[in-house]
Amino acid sequence: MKVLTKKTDYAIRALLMLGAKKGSYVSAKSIALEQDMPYQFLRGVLQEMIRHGLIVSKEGVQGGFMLAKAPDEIPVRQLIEIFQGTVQVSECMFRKQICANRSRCVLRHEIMRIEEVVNNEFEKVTIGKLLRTLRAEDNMRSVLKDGEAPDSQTRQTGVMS
Amino acid sequence: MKVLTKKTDYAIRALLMLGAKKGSYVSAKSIALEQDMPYQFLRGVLQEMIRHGLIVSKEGVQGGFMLAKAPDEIPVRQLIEIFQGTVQVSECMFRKQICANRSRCVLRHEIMRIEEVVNNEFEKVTIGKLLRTLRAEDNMRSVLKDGEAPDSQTRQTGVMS
DNA sequence: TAAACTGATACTATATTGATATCAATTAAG
DNA sequence: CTTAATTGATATCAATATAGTATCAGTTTA
Ligand code: FES
Ligand code: FES
Repeated sequence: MKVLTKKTDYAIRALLMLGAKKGSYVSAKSIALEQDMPYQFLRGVLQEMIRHGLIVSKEGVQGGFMLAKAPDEIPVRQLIEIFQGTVQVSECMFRKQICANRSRCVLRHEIMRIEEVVNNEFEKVTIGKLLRTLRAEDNMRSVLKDGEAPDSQTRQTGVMS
Repeated sequence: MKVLTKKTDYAIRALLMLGAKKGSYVSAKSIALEQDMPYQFLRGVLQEMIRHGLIVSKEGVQGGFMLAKAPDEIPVRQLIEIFQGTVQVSECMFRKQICANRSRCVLRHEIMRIEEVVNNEFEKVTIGKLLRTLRAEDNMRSVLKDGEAPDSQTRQTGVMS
């Protein structure tokens, strides 16, 4: 059971990059390179996010993408919904004889409850939250390469070595 | 995002039938007919459950399948695990530069926590529990067709008509 | 006007899920 | 002791979903 598909995965990571370099346009190419994603595939993902109003773009030289809203207003939940559709149980179980009374079907009830729990949880995890934690944990070196570089005392952990 | 695949779906419903007619062998054919499942596909599912010790079988005429353990000891969680594999995040996000320190990766942490919640919930939903509720709600007519028929006062709701 | 970009879309490949088909072995019943 | 009902074990196929590639037109800046 795969929770996140590649599209959602790429979407989150792309958004994190945009969130890290807020205010400037970041090209699909640079994201693809830095995050090792297939370029055209990523472009499709980005366009989908434009359609959903999460990001905006600028064409032409020096063009690229930028967040359209505050990172805290982009829950992972929404990305899952966009790229994987809303969580749904196996259609309708017991459709034949066993469960004749739909509104009261136990399993259906149970699963919808669980669905809700999951959705609530993913709603709480936003790009902003991830961004903050990543910053706090100082794993942002590559993303920040230029921009607001965390002046020295940064490489003490030496993770990339 | 599909929570339950057909295999899990069929498995649950087959087990409910076995649970309803406990003590006697129920053939794959009768399950397939009554529950409207593809016969051979169902057989595959049943064999898988035998391998996992959930049910036992008897070959030959009047053969079939029977629960190998108490319904309360069969959590839906286990069925999901058998037929859909353990819940797993999209491999490992941020595998490249962003998240260099795996053990501390935020999103990973969040998702594993959510996974746990889901697993706990599905652990609590057992075949026994479903069975009881179904019984209580008197939606068992078709399953109980013969066997422990709930003497009269049963068809008042007239669902199958 | 050329190069660096996005918009839009069509296409291909791979993996997963769902379903079917076949044949040998076993068992109960007549 | 033969036949029909049944499971065991596999092999194959079809349908769908996911992942990835390619192409070309339009836009913008230098
Ligand atoms: S799950 Fe659909 S009626 Fe029970
Ligand atoms: S998800 Fe794998 S290291 Fe962060």
